[in-house]
Amino acid sequence: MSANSRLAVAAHILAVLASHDGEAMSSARVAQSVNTNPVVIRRILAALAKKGMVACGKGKAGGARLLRCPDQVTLWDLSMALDEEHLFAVHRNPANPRCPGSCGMKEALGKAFARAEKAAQKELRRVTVQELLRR
Amino acid sequence: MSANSRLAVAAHILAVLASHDGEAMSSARVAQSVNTNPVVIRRILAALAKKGMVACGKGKAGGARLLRCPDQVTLWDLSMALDEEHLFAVHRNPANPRCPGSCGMKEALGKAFARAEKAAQKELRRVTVQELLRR
DNA sequence: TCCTTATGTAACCGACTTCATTACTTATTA
DNA sequence: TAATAAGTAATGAAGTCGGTTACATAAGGA
Repeated sequence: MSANSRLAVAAHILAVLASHDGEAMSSARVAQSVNTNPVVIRRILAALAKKGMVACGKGKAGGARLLRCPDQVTLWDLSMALDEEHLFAVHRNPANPRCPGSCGMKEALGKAFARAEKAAQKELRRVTVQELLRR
Repeated sequence: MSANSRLAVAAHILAVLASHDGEAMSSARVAQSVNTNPVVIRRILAALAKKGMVACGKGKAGGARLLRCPDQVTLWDLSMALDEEHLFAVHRNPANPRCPGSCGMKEALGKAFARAEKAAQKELRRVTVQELLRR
């Protein structure tokens, strides 16, 4: 399957909140901007709130508010907050005991994948919500 | 969803072929080593054959044979051969025309994702089948 | 207090992927 | 010609993804 777009939506949400500068916004309003359903927004906001990135208030004068400086939140932070999956996967079929190399192979593969993932994360860490807004 | 494991299986297949040094191996034998179904192996071999990495012969004395030096095939080569998906995805909801920033946002996000992906690819390019075997 | 607004969730849906498996055709060769 | 093996279509179970409805709960304002 193609990768999910939750990280992108999360970034979009924070950018919208940031561009409204402290003002609380309802999930409905954000949803309009992202062009999706309010529940989709709330689900992601819930994850971000758990990490203290946003505060969500109920009732009138409720809505979501950004708690961090937009130039201090990176795509990597968001990825972590969302518990994103690994980018690569080693097949989890049990190593064939009759194939002595296969066990070590899978370990080596796992390490290589971990390195690739780290390299990607490093790039994500260089991009802040603020920078996304500047375009 | 968790990422697919085809790249890992492809690497495993090539490692098995390489470790049998030019000898042709049936999909059934490879499948035993990888602990999966022969058809799964054949599907991946088909993609690799299309790129000239392996040759697959039918009938008796058929089977798959490695056509490249194992130290000249990288994980990135395999990823390309398998037409692997993008690691990150921007939400494809149409940008809301009433939200002037959202269009540029998505473009900036796409560029950031492309950079992260490239960084990961660069790491994959550093790992050859040969190296996986050495463990 | 009551009504409006807004979040927090659970539940469900349709579309899709992933991997495994069966079944069958085609090609090769001993 | 019989055995072997690839190529490939079709199917199925399990899981993900984004969207949607529905409803309980909380917070203000009139």
